[in-house]
Amino acid sequence: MARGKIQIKKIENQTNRQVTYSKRRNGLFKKANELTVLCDAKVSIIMISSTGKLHEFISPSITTKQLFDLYRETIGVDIWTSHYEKMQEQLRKLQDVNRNLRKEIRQRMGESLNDLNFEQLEELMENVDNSLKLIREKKYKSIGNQIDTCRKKFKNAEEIHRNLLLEFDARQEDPYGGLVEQEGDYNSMLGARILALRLQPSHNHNHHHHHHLHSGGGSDITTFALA
Amino acid sequence: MARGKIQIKKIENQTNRQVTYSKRRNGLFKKANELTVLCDAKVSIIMISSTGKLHEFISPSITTKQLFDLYRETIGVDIWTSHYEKMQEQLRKLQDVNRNLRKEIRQRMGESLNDLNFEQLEELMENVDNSLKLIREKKYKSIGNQIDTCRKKFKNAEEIHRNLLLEFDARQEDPYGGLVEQEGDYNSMLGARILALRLQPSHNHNHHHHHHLHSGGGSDITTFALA
DNA sequence: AACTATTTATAAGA
DNA sequence: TTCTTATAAATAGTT
Repeated sequence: MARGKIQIKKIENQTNRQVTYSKRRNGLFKKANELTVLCDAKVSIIMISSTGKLHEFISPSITTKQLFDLYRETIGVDIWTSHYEKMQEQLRKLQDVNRNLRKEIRQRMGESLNDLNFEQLEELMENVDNSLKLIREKKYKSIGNQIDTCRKKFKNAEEIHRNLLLEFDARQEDPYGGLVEQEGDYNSMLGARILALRLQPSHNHNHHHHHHLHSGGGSDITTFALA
Repeated sequence: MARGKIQIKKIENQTNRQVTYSKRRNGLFKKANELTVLCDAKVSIIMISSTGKLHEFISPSITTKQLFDLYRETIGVDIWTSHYEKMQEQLRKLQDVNRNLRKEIRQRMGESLNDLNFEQLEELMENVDNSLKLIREKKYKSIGNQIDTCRKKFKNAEEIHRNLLLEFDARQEDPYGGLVEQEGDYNSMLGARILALRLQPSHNHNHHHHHHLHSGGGSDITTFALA
C-alpha cells in the first residue's frame, strides 16, 4: 500500500513475512481499538503467527473468556456444547450409577429393603447366603495357611531346641574340650544358636519379628523370638 | 480518515455509530484476511456491536474452537481451566468412587477377596452374616404379612360363602317368593355375590387378579378368583 | 526503527 | 445500504 502495490498471497521471504506480520498486527489491533471506542463494541482478536507466536487483542470492557462464552451461547451451541455437555451428561450418569451401587450395597447390608417384594427379598437372601459361604470358605483357607505356617515354625523351633540340647550335652560330657573360659564358651554357644537361627530356610516371612539377644551378666534372661 | 479527521471517542449518534461499525468491521475483516494470507497466520476475531449483534472472522485454515483451545493452552490456563478441569477432576473422583463401590460389592459377593487379610476377611464375614440375618428377618416379616393377608382373604371368602348358603337355603324354603324365572333368579344371585366381592374393604392389593365370571348354560362352572 | 511514496481505508455527503 | 470522493491512515520497500 505504499511504494508499490502488492499481491495478497503468502510472502515467501521469512524475514519480510515476519516484519509484515508485526506491522499489520499492530495496524489491526489499532483498528480494533478504534472500533471498540468509536462504536462501543466488544472485540476479541486472537492470532497465531506462522512461527507459532500467539497475540491477542481484547476490548477493555470485557475478558476473552466472557466474550468467548457469549460467542458459544450465540453461535457455538453445536460446536462446543457437544464436548462440554457430553461431560455433564457423563457426570450425571456416573452419579446415577453410583447411587444405584450404593443402594445395592445398602440392600446387601440389610437396609433399604422396603422397596423389594418377596421374590426379590428371597433372591437377595440366597445371593448373600452364597456370598457368605464363599467368604467363609476363603477364611478357612486363610486359617489353613496360618496353621501351616505355624506348624513349620514350630518344627523349626523344635529342631533348634534339639540341636541346642545335643550341643549342651556334648559340652557337659567334655567340659574342658573347648575354650577354657566360661563366658567365652557361653558366647560361642550363643553364636552357634544365632547361626542356627539365621541358617533356617526362610519360609513365608509375612511378619518380621526382631531377635532380642540380651547377653549380659548371669542373671540376664536371654530371649529370642522366632522369625 | 477522510473528509476530515475524527476524534477516537464514542460516536453518540446511534445511526452514525451503526454505519461506522459496519464499515470498519468490513475493513478489519479485510485486513485480517490479508494478514492471514500474506503472513500465513491464523486469526480469530469475535465482535459484538453495541446493539448486541455478533460477528466473527476466522482464518480458513482453522476453526474458532480450535484456535480458542490453543489460546487456552497457551494463555488461559488459569482463566478457563478452573471450570473445565474441575469438571474433569469431579469425573475422575466419581469414577474412583464407582470403582470402590463395585469392589465392595464384589467382595460382599465373595469375589476379589485376595487382597484382604485375615482380620478383614473375618470382619467382612461377620458383616455379611449380620446383613443376612437382617434380610432373613425382613423376609419372615414379609411372609408374616402374606399369611395375614391370606388369612383375611380366607375369612372374607368364608363369609361370602356362608352368606351365599344362607341366601340359597332361604330361597329353597320359599321357592316362589322371588322372581319366577329360574335363570333370572340365578343371575341375581350371582349379582349379589359380585357386589359382596366388590364391597370388601381393600387390603394390600399388591397382586391384582382378574375376576373370571362364566355365566352361561346350567352345565357351565362359575368360577372366580379372590381379589 | 525511521522514512516516505503510494496505496488503502473511510468520513461525510448524496 | 451503496456509491462517491476528499482526505486521513496504513504500509511496502528502502535506508
